[in-house]
Amino acid sequence: METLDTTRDEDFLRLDHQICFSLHAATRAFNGVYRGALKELGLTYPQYLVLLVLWERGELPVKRIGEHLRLDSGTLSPLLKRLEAAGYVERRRSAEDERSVTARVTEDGAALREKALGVPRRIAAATGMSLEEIRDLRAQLNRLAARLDEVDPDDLTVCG
Amino acid sequence: METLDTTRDEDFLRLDHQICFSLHAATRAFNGVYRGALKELGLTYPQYLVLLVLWERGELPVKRIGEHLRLDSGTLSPLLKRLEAAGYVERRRSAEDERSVTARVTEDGAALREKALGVPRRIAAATGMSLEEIRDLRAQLNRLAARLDEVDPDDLTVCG
DNA sequence: GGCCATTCAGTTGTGCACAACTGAATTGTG
DNA sequence: CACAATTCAGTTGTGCACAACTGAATGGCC
Repeated sequence: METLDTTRDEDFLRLDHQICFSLHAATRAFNGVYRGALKELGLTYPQYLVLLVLWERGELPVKRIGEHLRLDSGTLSPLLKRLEAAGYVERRRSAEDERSVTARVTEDGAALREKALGVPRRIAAATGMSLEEIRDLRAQLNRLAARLDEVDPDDLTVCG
Repeated sequence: METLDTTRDEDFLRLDHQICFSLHAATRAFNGVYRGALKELGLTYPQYLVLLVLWERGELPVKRIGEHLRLDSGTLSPLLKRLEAAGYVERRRSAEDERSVTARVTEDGAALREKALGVPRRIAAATGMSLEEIRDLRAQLNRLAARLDEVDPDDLTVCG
């Protein structure tokens, strides 16, 4: 039987054996589909994700948004600035903790939610998958991401 | 029963219902793990993918590399230049078709393959998945990406 | 042969991801 | 209280992804 231990290094190197590549390709394919669906809203896909969080949770510090989306301030700061420039988001320094900046949607941002309501259904339809299949795949991916996030970097170097 | 048709738009908008986000997060988690594993080789993950293709297929036009990796010249041209600057790849204009530029690994690039042999196994181990699970997930993702790549952009707009 | 559409690689501009860093605010500890 | 460590948003620099474009080479068609 073919197992992790009996498979040769050579076989592992084949492109079509790389799950990371399938993941990468599927993500980019999704990105393309979202690009089309979000075009009329004037949003990029990461901007849409940030709005999903703010629509769902209300006003949040940048830090919390980053925890929900697994993104840091280096990505979120300019992204939020662009959302602010577009008039969908307001930012202000927290009164309780002056280090913290919170973001919340403006009226325009809230109105955008109505226009976004139809997006996920069209995306889901585009996948050609049932809700159950989607849920299963999502659960698999979440488990995978959780495990990968826990990996000790030292386990990856040649010398161990 | 909950189906695509009976689920409300509101429910679709929940972040934790978005498969694209799980995909996005898993991809970025993978990227982080690869970053650690490829650090000692001085490669980024996309550069590693390009080398996988060249190791496996030999000399290829930019166009063909892009077909294997679903990338266009806008991404590949600068990436190949960096690989060339690092001494791992040579580029030259094709004699048969002067529009085409082919890339192939140098001796250093071929030598790098030996150092890369252990990478996929360590990555696979980091996923905590069996080869069978990996194969299944990969197949699911490939089907998903193929369907998404076929989507007609007009099916995604509000007016249909 | 002459002309036009197509096919290439490459460039430019925008945006995301992330490491490394800065500087201000806060917290913990003696 | 004082001061060191931590936490936070933001900046900078590098690299990838991709749309839109340029310009050269090619191929089809009359």
